[in-house]
Amino acid sequence: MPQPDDRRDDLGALLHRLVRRVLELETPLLAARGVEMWDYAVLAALESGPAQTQARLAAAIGRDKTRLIASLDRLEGRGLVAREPDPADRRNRIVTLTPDGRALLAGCRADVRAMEEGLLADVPADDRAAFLRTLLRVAPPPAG
Amino acid sequence: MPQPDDRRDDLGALLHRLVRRVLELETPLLAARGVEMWDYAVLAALESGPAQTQARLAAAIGRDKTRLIASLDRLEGRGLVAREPDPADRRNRIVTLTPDGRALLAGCRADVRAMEEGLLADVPADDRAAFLRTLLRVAPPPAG
DNA sequence: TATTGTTATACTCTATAACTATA
DNA sequence: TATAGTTATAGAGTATAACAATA
Repeated sequence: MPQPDDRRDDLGALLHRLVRRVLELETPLLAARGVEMWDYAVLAALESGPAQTQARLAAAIGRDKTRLIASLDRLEGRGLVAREPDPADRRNRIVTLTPDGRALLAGCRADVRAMEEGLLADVPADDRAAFLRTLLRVAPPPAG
Repeated sequence: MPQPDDRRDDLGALLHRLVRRVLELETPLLAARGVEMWDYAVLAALESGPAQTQARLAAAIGRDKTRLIASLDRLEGRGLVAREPDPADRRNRIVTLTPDGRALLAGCRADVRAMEEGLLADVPADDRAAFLRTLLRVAPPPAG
């Protein structure tokens, strides 16, 4: 029996619980591959192509540019990404995924998707589709 | 045209963006009534009845018992909740919502629900229902 | 002067472990 | 001794502002 709508938990409470659960499941998967959560976010953001500036990359994953630097240092140190000065404007650093980075990303993503599959296993297919569709509509990626 | 499923953002990224957006919209509404986010979570958790112990209340809202205390101090100082020793075991403090607390909660909740309504305005009714149903199924409230 | 990346500083949040009072 | 609540301490995360290089 469904809850009357005015008695349900707030969206904030529902989302908070779900985010915590996803993080609990996801963190150990990434740690097993030596990757922290934000490092993974960086790798994933670079999959579709290089970032023209670090500031743009930071915005794409919803972080501050200053806090991105530790992730980039780690990833560059492991040869997973490369930072090259933009010849056209040498203030900018173009960040690209290396082949090793792409391979690691593929492994991480496979693990994460399997985790998500398990999480949503009990949800009927059409509810799942509506769920993802709604998430994408209500929280679209930043323009660009 | 829908994204192919393997190209969509991870659930973590989608949820992170949405939580941030909800928080951005919700925080000023609560601040206008002099309430912080976690204070509101406490009030909401007490709506259905008193908490028999502070530890149980903390668990209900997904927080540590030590971090609950500042909220309770604030709320008790404003006469919105009451902490009374349990006569049966005086180590426990029973936390109850006062009439003032209940009134403030009603106002906050109305504001929050209106915000949610606006956020989901573009989402078709059946998708919205599936969305909330799925959230509740995948991140159910803690037992008790 | 303005901007990119970087570093440094302070501030908040969180986790852990003591401490007290009851049992 | 064990537990509920409280307090204190240290650590991580975050925001802000300064700094160096380049435009």
